[in-house]
Amino acid sequence: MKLTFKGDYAVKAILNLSVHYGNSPVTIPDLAKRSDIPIKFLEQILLNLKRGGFVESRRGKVGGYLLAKHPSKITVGDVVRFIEGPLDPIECVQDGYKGCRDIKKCVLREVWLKVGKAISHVLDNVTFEELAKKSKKFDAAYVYQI
Amino acid sequence: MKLTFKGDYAVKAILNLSVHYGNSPVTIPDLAKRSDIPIKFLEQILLNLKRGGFVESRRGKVGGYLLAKHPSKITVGDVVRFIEGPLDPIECVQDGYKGCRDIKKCVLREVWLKVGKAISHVLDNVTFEELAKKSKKFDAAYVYQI
DNA sequence: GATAATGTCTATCGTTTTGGTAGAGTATAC
DNA sequence: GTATACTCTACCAAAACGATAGACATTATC
Repeated sequence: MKLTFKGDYAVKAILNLSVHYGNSPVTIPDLAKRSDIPIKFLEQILLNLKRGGFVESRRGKVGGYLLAKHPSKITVGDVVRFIEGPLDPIECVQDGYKGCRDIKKCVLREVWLKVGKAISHVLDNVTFEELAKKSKKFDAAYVYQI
Repeated sequence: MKLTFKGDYAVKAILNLSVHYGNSPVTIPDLAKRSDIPIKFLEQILLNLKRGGFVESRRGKVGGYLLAKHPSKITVGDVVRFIEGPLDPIECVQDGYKGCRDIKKCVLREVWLKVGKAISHVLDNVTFEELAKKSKKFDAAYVYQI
């Protein structure tokens, strides 16, 4: 029932880009440093997120990454699903699954289905706009605290 | 966000033993056949479940496995947690976690915390008593259907 | 048009986890 | 005493995980 580092990093990267939405592109090293992610690993993840339509990139000097959509249009569920696959805890809940005998008699399937829905319900209702706002508030609070 | 086969098999085994609660012990081959699990793999899982206090065993002829407690006293959450570890999607939500910078400022931690709670809420509220009852009903329905 | 700073792409790699299998040993009912 | 169970330890192949390496392409700026 675990998220991989890849998924974790992807979400962190999108959050960072959300915080910088509207500004100039953010470079990979910057992004990596801010979220404590190995540069070359993040590079791959960003490339992947680009293919998924989550981010855009600018090459050359003054290049870097940008969010491809407004942060309010991206949920954590979108990103996690794209990187990790379906949010269900087991394959048998998917439509047309054939790998299990007596699927109609399986009372456990209902349980796993519920779990999948519970996870989706949480992750599909958190947008990066909210998260970015909260994150900015946190940072502001820290400044005054010092 | 996936359950392993081990966890899947463990839950299936406990369900089967729940259905047979009150009767004579069920042998490993029987259990394996009914849930379509490799015998030697199930063997290990049962041994593990025994150490966890979920099942008891009888050796020798007329031996086999029995549930150690009443099915109403075991939830799916208990079994999954024992086999797979914490239900949280990421380690950072656990108390005293030290592997992350700025944990207090992390807005994502709250999200993962919610996910963990959502999963727990589902799995901790399903007992094997309910599941066994439903399962028996299913089987009865099938008999009449033919 | 050279150069420095950026992203792009493919390959590789060591470690851990997963999903088993093998086989020798021990207890018990009959 | 033997057949039928569970017990225990070791081993193993394949896949996933978490990166790392390095050659290449693009672009802004001087």
